[in-house]
Amino acid sequence: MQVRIEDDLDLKKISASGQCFRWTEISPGKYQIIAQDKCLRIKALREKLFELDCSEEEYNGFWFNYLDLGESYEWIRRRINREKDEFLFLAAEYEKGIRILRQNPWEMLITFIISQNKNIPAIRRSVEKLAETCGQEMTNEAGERYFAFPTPDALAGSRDEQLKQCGLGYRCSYVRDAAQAVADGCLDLPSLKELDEETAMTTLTGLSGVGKKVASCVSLFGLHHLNSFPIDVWIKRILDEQYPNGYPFEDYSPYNGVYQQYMFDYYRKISIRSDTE
DNA sequence: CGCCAGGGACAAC
DNA sequence: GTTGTCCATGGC
Repeated sequence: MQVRIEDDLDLKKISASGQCFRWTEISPGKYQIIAQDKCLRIKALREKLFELDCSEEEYNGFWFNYLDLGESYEWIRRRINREKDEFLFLAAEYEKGIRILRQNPWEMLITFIISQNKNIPAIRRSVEKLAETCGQEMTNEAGERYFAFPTPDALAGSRDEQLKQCGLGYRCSYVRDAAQAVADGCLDLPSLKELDEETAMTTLTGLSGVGKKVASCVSLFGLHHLNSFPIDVWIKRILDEQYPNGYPFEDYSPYNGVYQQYMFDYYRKISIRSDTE
């Protein structure tokens, strides 16, 4: 099916953004997205016109929400005042097209536990291997197989060597314990969406292997708490270098997480560029 | 406090 | 080719 999407949507930028690890560019401009047990192929035909290999029902029932198309990111960008904050303004201009996907909280919890102390290519490898090892085998619209993200039961019941072989290293027990908690019903992740962000953070950081950074990522990308602001080494550098007098969190509430994403991706790009020059 | 755990990417030598 | 550094968290 073809869809007109008026708001910001840049597949390449989202794919590289560090919020999703199962997007693959399968041919120029065409992306395969695996989310939970679903698989979509999507391509921009021209400005604002996209081709998707799913039915209208599946688009309306899943992918519209996944891509957060009910939110206007253009409007969120327009709230930035160039005179007051040149750096954020430039970051948002440069990274226009990024959205905060509405991803599954369970999938985000496990993915970001794995992400600690890894770079993006390494996270992709681990997550893909975990899906191959413990996920349900599926077939996409093109007749090719792919693997669904593993269920809590599947991970809770997996053997140690299976997890080890996915390159999880010392994170194995974190993944196993989190899976057990969700499988047992001790941890109800979807219910955290309804709670305030602070309570959600406290619950998440109560898990072994989940510190402040991982919890904020789960909150932002899995619970869609758009004000959640993950601070990693890159963001720390931005805050130190660009905002020596403090970052105006109050001014940017409740969209701190969206602006964090613009700054994160923008700063990483300009740093990598100046490194290689 | 400082170090270590396990390991891939990437830069520097 | 080989070595060094990065990275987020918890345990010691």
